[in-house]
Amino acid sequence: MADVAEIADVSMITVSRALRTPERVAPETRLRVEAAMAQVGYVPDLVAASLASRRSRVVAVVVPTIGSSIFSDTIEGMSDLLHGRGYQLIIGAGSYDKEGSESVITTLLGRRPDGLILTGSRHAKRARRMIEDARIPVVEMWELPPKPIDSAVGFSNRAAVRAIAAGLVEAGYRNVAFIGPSEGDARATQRRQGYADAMVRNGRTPIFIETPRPPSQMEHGAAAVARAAREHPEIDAACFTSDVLAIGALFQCQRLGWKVPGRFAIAGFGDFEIAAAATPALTTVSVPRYKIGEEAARLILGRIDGEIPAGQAVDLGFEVIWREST
Amino acid sequence: MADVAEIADVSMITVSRALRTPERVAPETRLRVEAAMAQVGYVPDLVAASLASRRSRVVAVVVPTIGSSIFSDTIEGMSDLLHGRGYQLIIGAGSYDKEGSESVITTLLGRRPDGLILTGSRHAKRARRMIEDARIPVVEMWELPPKPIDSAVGFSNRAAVRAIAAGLVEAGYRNVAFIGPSEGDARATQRRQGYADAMVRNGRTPIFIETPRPPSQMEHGAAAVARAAREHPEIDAACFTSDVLAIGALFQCQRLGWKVPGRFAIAGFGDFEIAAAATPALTTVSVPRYKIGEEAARLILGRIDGEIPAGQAVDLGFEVIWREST
DNA sequence: GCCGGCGGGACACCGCTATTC
DNA sequence: CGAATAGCGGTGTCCCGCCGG
Repeated sequence: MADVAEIADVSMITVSRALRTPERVAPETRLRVEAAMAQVGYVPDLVAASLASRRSRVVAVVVPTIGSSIFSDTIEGMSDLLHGRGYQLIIGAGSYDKEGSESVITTLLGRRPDGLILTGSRHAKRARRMIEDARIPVVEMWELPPKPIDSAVGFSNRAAVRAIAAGLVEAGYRNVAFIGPSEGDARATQRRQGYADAMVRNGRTPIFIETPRPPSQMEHGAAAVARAAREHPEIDAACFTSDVLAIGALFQCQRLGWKVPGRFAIAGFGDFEIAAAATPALTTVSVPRYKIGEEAARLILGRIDGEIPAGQAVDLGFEVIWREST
Repeated sequence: MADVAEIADVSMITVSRALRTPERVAPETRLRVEAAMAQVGYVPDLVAASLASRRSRVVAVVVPTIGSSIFSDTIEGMSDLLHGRGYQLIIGAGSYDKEGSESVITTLLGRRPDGLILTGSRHAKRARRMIEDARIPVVEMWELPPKPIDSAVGFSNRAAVRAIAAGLVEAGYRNVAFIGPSEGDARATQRRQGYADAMVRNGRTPIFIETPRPPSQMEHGAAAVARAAREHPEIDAACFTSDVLAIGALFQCQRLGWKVPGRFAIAGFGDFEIAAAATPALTTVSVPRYKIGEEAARLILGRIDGEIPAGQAVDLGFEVIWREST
């Protein structure tokens, strides 16, 4: 920066301002500075800038896993919006169990992010204390927590599955099962409750078939159908916690020669690309994966800039999409 | 840190050492310091540490897109290894066209990463200059560039498709087409060349069916098959540049009532989860998505620590997996 | 009493920006 | 609009004091 200043024949402070508040520098001066920056190939040191200004222009996000497309879509939404506003993302992969595990949070907070986005609302006690001590805006996403730390964006996983399960009953299916993991993911648990709600309301007995803990794989879905065939031949429809499981189940039905629907109706969750593309196309719950990311980013920026008060909870809703598989 | 030092009755420098080089601090002192850190909930400021030490323990990575599972698997591989070694990842999403576009690189380098991982080897001229000026280790991945900037890890996209296309010819298919985007992705272009290689060697005329530019979607694959049915009814097999296209095509064949294989054999690329799960299971090229990330991380750390010399190029290879769809 | 090694301390400075003028 | 001063929160470097041999 000193080099740039000398070439442009101004002081370092002016170079700094040409970068951060260009409207406060005379146009002619600014041009000289910009030319000098281009000449020496100056790349401003954001680390030093962060330290001096106490603003890092970094947002930290914790997700259960980066690999699965659920969260990579959400991250893309955040990233698209954040980059446009000059922010960068640092990502921590918490395990599915102890959401936002402690060490992940510590390292993330060590980078002094201006805001923190968390998946879910079940945080370890010590983690929660560190988060509060950090005194930065927080957004919890993918659920609507009863008592949010700060802001939240998501939808009701429970209501979503309640709706699709109720729809299955109304459509005349007699024995509707629920297929998904029983632990390891708070949102999957909420979905299970939604299913139970619908069964109880209709005076049915819930039938649960468990799959291994997340991340769910197609073969888990296939295996679950195989088990259903042996142990619960009366089942004629099922709600899955994920399209991934549902698609695995669909292929398994093809292998068994089961008609979908007819012998076995399938309802997924997520509305991934494959749901619409499959034959038969998959009935599922469409959830705003990308939009959750965008909205989380919008919220966190608003909180950082003080334009949005704490305590906002945004319900982005869901939509049950009836297709051919039910 | 000053607080911690006072409580532990040592100087700040000792606190710093207890964190960074604990073996150089007397065990008893170290315990006092650690207790003090726990007591006040001290979270070290990595920004200040980076500035002072000129080591950020950050690795920057540029990928065409975060959303697609190709790269999110790779990122997961990098992330898993890097976090274990105390490094953090910052991700930039370059557009597919101008890989590693300039502004992305600038912001990333502004964070003063200790290393840089790039997808592909086609970089804009100005970007390349900035990368060289940064004087940090670089790893290019997902290809084996003829003239790498520093290190590289990947496999030959061209050889991979050459192999699967040749296999199709050997298997007796008379009119093997290539279906994929014609531009927008250097690796897709290399795959196209591999197909052309195989056709030329066998004295066949290449048949290309183009799909929209990446990221590829299932419906692009479905549309391509629909077009093939009209314009090239002689085609009895096709190589796709991606399993995503191939699966879309598979579903389209089911809709058309085409037997797969028989009327239309399908070969994908990537060996995604769905390839093995589909009915019929998909013949495809298995590529080490996760391992590329791991290896890129291993290389970059080795280069940072000076344990690995510049110029290493690691070929992770590929494997053609023959399943039921061909 | 001198030497080498180890634990711990002081000072300057990393590159940039808030503040005041 | 531009300049000077004073840090932001740590760590490299050099140094000292202490110990046993």
